[in-house]
Amino acid sequence: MGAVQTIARPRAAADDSATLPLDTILTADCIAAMKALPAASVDMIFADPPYNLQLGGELFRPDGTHVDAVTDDWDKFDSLKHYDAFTRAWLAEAHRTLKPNGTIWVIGSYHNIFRVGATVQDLGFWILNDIVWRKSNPMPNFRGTRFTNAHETLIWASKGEKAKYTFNYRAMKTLNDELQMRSDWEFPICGGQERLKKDGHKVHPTQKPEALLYRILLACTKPGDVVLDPFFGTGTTGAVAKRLGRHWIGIERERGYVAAATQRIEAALPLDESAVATMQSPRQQPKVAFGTLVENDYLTPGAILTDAKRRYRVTVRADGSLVSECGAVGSIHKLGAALQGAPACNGWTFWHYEADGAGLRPIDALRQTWLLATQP
Amino acid sequence: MGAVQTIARPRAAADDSATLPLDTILTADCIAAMKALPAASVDMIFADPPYNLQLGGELFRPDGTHVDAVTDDWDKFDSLKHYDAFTRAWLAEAHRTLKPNGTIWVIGSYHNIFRVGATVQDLGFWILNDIVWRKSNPMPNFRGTRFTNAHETLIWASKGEKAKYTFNYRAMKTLNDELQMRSDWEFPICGGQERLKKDGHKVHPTQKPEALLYRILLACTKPGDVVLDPFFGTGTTGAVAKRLGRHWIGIERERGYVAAATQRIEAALPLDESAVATMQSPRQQPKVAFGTLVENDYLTPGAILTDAKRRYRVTVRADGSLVSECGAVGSIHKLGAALQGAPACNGWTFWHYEADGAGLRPIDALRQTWLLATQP
DNA sequence: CAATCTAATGAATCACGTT
DNA sequence: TAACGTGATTCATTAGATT
Repeated sequence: MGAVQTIARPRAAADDSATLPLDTILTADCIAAMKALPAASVDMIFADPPYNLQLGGELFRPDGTHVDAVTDDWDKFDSLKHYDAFTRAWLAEAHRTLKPNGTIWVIGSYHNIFRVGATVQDLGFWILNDIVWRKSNPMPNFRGTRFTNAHETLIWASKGEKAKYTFNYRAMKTLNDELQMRSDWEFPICGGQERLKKDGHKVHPTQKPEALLYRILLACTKPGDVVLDPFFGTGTTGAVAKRLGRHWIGIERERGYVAAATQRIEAALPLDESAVATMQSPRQQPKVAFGTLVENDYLTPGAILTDAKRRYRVTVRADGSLVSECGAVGSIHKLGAALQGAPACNGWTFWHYEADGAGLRPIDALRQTWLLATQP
Repeated sequence: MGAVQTIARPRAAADDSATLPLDTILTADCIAAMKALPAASVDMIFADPPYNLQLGGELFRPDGTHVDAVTDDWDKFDSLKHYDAFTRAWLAEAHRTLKPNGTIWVIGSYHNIFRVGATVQDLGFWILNDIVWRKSNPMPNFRGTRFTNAHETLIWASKGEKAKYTFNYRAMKTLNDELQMRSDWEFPICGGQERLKKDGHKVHPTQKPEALLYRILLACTKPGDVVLDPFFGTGTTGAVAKRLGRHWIGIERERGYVAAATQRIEAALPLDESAVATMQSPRQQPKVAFGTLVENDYLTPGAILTDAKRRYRVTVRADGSLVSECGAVGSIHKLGAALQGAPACNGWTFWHYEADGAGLRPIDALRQTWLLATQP
């Protein structure tokens, strides 16, 4: 195994160029279309297959509005067994069409990614990383029944253990303020102007953000490489590939998606440098929840907090809530406000703890200590 | 399916208490020891199984025993096959020993988590979330060949699709500064004083941070619940369970780890009961009928209620039903839903009354006053 | 015109007890 | 067991309307 960056590999070989349908969309079933492609002919594959969500009944937000779920036929499978067979079939073709030193990316959620990942390994692919796409603005869990499903998972794999795959290490490090790019990436979900719409409705229920593809193509392909996307949808992969000077091949069955993708890619301009800056710099804001300090034993449940003048006295509980002597409970902010009869309160500066021999210190001091210990 | 917090479930039943080795470490092979436990006897399982293969060519037989130095005889498909058999064997026992409404947590990396996740599904577990542990201080990729592997993945699953699992939604929300807890969690890796060492060397190569177990146990168990850890290692699960007032059972084969865990857990201090308490969901409060408030003159029949924006106006009747100006009649919930044309409505927060000099207040405030006055 | 309010929406396996 | 009544439940962002 190893990352090769220095060796200039040949572009698509002459015989391939003749047969490869470069920079076009094949309107066809993905497995059939892949079978028609020559073996060992593409440099990278990006695949966003159906997730097999298995959703139940209708879902409403607390304000009574209806949640527009993914109910399309292409996401329905009779059973896990059928889904596995489908997964194995298209991944086998992916393995065949990939060049020896090519890599594959597959995105999914907990509904399908474990089955996809196991099949990837079964077929002899060598997993290089799993990448977590952290959504900065995920849909909440409206019923309060689980943790907010705030991420999706990507698998990056080479064709085999010894393959000399492309990884543009320096580009990734530069992009990440001279720190190694990590396996957790934060992007917003696709919305606003970028989201394709027709008659006011989204064209595709699961359009991926261009920023995600941008980072993937920049990291794992070279200019002129051929990128295959067997689940092309509205063509995010094609649009980004064109912008970055990579060739692309899309496979998509639904004509509506093909039409939208065609128009979109025609409008895409190669190397839009201005967009690069906004899409590349991973932003992260250190935000600390009071509960984090409790979890990490900066404050032990049962600890006593008071305000600076010791008028109010409360006890810290296991979940980071506070309980007053009169039995009122709430977060550091809410209980501080309630006890004072104020509309709001900054709990970080209001509440204090007794530091050993140093008198009262605001709990904000603990937050600063935490940030110093955990931020690079 | 759904999160149940209101039903006080029995602790380990009498017959289980007799046979369950509560708060002890079983020095044994995990599959054999689990087979000896009664069916449907534990509330939660936390498992940190071996990560398999690839790293150093480790191999496991289906019974979990280690295969030494045979790398030439085993290709990676054999290795995967045997790891799958081992995974299936211990997960099947986990399924058997779990109570009908219990849940399981499994942690892993990209080397094994896809195989584990697929087997979890194959055995009938119902995945509730996958959780990403983002390491604030991961080990860098020294050779610059991949993305920094900066996270591990946890799977949280119930015993089946319809199970009524425990999820302490309010406690998690409080812990996260009044925002829903997401599926991506950030913790430092285990180090410093927390990391167990002997003769200057770490006792266990993959000791998990207590903060991770703290959040898991707080989220998905109740005080007094029984937590089983079949890969106990140096006993992080036991130490945190003891602190939080949960029972624990550990299974560990290596005597060195057992000794370290025993000493560690003995030193752990349980929090007192009030500190273990967490924020409770309204689901756990006793139900109050709106009519009760009318009967007790918190609201007089004939009183006027409106929504917050005063778009709808209704009159309270003697039996606690409401009547609108257009003559529609119904409960606080039904009429609120009907007037808005919504599928459902929480009348307690939708309807407001005019409080003396204090403007509109939701009728839920009256319910809270009633609860305070009548609950011990 | 700037500031502010309102409405819409996103790959979601999203309730429970009683009759 | 299916139907029904009660009532618990949301965050970040964008776009458009209003002040």
